[in-house]
Amino acid sequence: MPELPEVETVRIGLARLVIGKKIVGIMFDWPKGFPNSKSDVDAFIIGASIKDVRRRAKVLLIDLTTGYTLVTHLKMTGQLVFRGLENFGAGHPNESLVGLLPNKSTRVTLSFFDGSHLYFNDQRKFGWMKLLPTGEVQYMAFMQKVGPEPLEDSFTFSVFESQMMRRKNSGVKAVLLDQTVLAGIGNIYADEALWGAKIHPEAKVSAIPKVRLRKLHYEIIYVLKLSIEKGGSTDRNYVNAEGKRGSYIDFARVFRRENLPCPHCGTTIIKTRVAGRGTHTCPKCQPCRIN
DNA sequence: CACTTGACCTGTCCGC
DNA sequence: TGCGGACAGGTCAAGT
Repeated sequence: MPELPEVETVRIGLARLVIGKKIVGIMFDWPKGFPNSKSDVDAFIIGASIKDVRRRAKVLLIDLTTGYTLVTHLKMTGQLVFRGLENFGAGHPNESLVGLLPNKSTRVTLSFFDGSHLYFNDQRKFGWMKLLPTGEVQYMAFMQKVGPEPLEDSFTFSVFESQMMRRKNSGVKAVLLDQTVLAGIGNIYADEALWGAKIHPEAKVSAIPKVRLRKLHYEIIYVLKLSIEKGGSTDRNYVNAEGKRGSYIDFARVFRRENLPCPHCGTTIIKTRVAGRGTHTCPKCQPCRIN
C-alpha cells in the first residue's frame, strides 16, 4: 500500500486540508502504535495548530506550532483521512472507500476547533504515530540511515549508481526495496520500474550493464511521478486524505497483471516470489537473471 | 559482515 | 456455508 507516491498524495491532501487548524481533542488507545503519555499529549498536542505537513521516504511529518511533530508511518494498511463538516458521515458523494468514521480500524482521532476531524485508521496495526520534538526527528534511527529521495534534483544517475553498488552482490529487486539505498520504493514501483528497464528482478546489481542501470534510474523517477499524478495506487486499503482511491493501478504495466498480456510484447505476465515478495515480470522482456 | 527469513496484525480470498 | 491455509503494498530483529 503506501509507498512514496501514496504517502506524497496523502501529504498534499493534508497540507491543503489541515494546515492552520487548531487541535482541541484527541482520542487514542493504542500503546503499541501511539506510545506517548497522556500528559505529553495534553501539553504538546491539545491547543496546538498544524503548521506544516512534510514527508521523508514513506514517513509523514505533521508539524505543530508547539515545536512538536506527529511522526507517522502508514506501513501496509494505514490511512490518514480528514472529515470536514461537508463530508461528514457515510453516503457522501465521490464514494469515500472508508465509509462512516470512526470505524473499527480507527486508532487515533484528532478533533479540530471547527468541528472537523483527522482519523488514523490501520487495519493491521503495523503502522505507528509518535510525538517528538521537531528538532529530534532527524535523529531517529530510520532518518539517520534512510537513502536519498528519488524525486529530488540531487538524485542524479551517479548518486543512484553509487547507492546501488553498495549492495552490488544482491538481487536488484531486494536492493530497490532497501530503504537505506533509496527512499520510498516499495513492491509496486520496484516491479514497475524493473519492467520499464527490462531487467529481471533477480539480476545481481553488478551484472547489470550501465545502459540498463541508466534506464532503471529514469524509470524509477518516471513511475513515481506518474503515480503521484494519478493519486497513487489503490490495491486494497490505500486511500488519500479525503478517503478516495488512487488510479495508478489502471496504468500499471505488470503489477497485479499476472496472466494478462505484457503491454510491450503481449507475452503473458507471470507472478513469482522474489526477495520474499510477490513479483510480476514479463518473461520475454525480462528474460534472465543477467541481461 | 552481508544477506535472507520470520514476526508483527487483521482481513480476505481460494480450494476442499 | 464452513474451515484451513496462503497471501497482502513495510520494516525490524533474528537467523544463516
